Amino acid sequence: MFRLTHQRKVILEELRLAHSHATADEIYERVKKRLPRISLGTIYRNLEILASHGRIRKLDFAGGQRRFDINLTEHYHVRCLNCGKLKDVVLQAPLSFDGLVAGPNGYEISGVRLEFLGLCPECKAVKQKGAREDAGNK
Amino acid sequence: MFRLTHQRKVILEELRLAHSHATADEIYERVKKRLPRISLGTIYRNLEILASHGRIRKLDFAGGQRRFDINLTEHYHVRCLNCGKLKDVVLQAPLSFDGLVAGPNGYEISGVRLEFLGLCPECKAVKQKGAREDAGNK
DNA sequence: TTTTAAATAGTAATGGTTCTCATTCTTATC
DNA sequence: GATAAGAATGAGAACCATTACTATTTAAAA
Repeated sequence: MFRLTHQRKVILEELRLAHSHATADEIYERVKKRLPRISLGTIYRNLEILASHGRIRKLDFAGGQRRFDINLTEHYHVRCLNCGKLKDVVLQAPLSFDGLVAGPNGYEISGVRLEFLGLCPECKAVKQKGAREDAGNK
Repeated sequence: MFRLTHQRKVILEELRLAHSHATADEIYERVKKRLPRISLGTIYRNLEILASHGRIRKLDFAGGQRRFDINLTEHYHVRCLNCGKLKDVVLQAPLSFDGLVAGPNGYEISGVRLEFLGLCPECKAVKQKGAREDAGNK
């Protein structure tokens, strides 16, 4: 049976305090300040277990590090192509994929993984600045 | 400038011959039969370069290994949650995400990453068989 | 030809994640 | 309360996909 140990409580708290979407090692750094003897393995093990118990959401997405989310409500994310930052995204209309996948392949579809890609405001500003300087140096 | 070296040609050919969605090491095994002295680093480097030149598509998706696709037309994939196999998927209607993301976050959206999750026919069969046996043993 | 830039093979290094195992905590049972 | 059984922990090793490094080879440009 599942025990909500002290370590797990602290992990949940710190995941909440981190402005969401933390990686295992970010959580590790945070938790270590409160529980200096905790090990990285414990963080990984518990993030996994908490996810399998539906207490947190695993954002097992593309390239690089896995991230975790305490926000269990249905929502999607944008990933900055430049710095990799992940942010929640608000959709104008709810998405539905029901009946979208054609039948013949015989798969039983049970979900989708969707994330948006783009440039965050900060990286956009830096890139535009860079472009202007390039133009000036010609 | 970009050179279509012999190694690169063979990599492209083998990626085409592999029933699509091959991983770097699958390509490596295939190419090695024709070019025994090729190194895995060359495979990785060239898959990356070929992708950046738009000759192939990088499927930089969740958990596990990166995959590559010679099919450059817009299409999506289903991943089997059990065995991890990746298959092309045919949609009943084209997808459009234009204007779907609400403005205020200031991101400049340039794309989406989407994959479907489910059980492939084979794994579905095995699971159902397993379930029947479980029931029988009770 | 000579020069210069790219690409390659081979191998070491990285880094996120998982595994192992001895030890410590909890909870259930006597 | 003592004890037994199961979970969870900490520490570190192991794993493995991917990258980085470097001496050498290859091909294009001058």
